[in-house]
Amino acid sequence: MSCVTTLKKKGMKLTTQRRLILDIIHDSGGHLTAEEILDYVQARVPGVNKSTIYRTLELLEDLGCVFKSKLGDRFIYHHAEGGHHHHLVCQTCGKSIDCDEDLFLPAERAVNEKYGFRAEFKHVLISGLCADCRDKT
Amino acid sequence: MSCVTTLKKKGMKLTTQRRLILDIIHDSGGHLTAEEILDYVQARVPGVNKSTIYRTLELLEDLGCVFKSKLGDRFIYHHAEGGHHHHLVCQTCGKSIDCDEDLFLPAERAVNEKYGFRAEFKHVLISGLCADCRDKT
DNA sequence: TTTCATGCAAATGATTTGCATAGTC
DNA sequence: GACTATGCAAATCATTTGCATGAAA
Repeated sequence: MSCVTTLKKKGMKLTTQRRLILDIIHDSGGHLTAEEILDYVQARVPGVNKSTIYRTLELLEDLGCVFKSKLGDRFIYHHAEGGHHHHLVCQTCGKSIDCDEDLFLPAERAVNEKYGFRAEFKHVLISGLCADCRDKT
Repeated sequence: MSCVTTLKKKGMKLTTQRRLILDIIHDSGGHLTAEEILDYVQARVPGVNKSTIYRTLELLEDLGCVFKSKLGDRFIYHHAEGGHHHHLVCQTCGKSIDCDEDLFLPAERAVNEKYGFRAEFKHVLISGLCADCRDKT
């Protein structure tokens, strides 16, 4: 079910701003900060306010349309299509590579067996060096 | 080499505040936020200022005496003795369990082979449910 | 026209910084 | 006594909130 449909089902309104934000998050394959989203939105519709961005992102997260994770000291957002996965984020060039959700299965099993700890690995951002930047050093 | 020795070697001064902060981080096996450290310090020496806590923590991090990681939307600190390891942090009770640094070896190998990505897993905080809290549900 | 969403401006809360004073070496 | 560290108060900076106005259904 599309985000738009979900919105309407809940009696929420499909405004220009919301449509824009949805578009931008879908179009950018990667992940964006709230401020980057604000910039993109304002490039198309000047006058849109920060609060709207934050409120809309929170809304979309609640609806399950968008995922929010932490990168450094701020939050980043990306669309929720294609199920769960993780991100490899290059420290040098900032590029982001998607990788599949099974990545942490061994780690999950290990902590469950050793400590009975039920770890949650959802949309983890993994910091490091991508192949290109690694070779350039 | 102890943190105190390192401090002195660099011509830095060993003040009451710095000694206190070091003690507290060493004594608490787990991890503390800057504010928690502030509370502990003020319990013993009233009048110590936030800025001092933050400045000292930054200093200790630079010296390699203390590690800083992110938990939720704030930073947490813990001592750097005993080498690298990760933390299992319970979402419910807040308890923290140390686990060894090899935990992510399979994940590291996987992303290296698939994408040539050199992942850095250092002092990762893993969120989830500890055995006690899991059973209480 | 009813209700929800937006813009604005001000609040928040963790962390940082400038500067005069106090403490360590 | 020289030089560093501290306390204080004010500044940052991302994010949040209250409220009157504007837009969608």
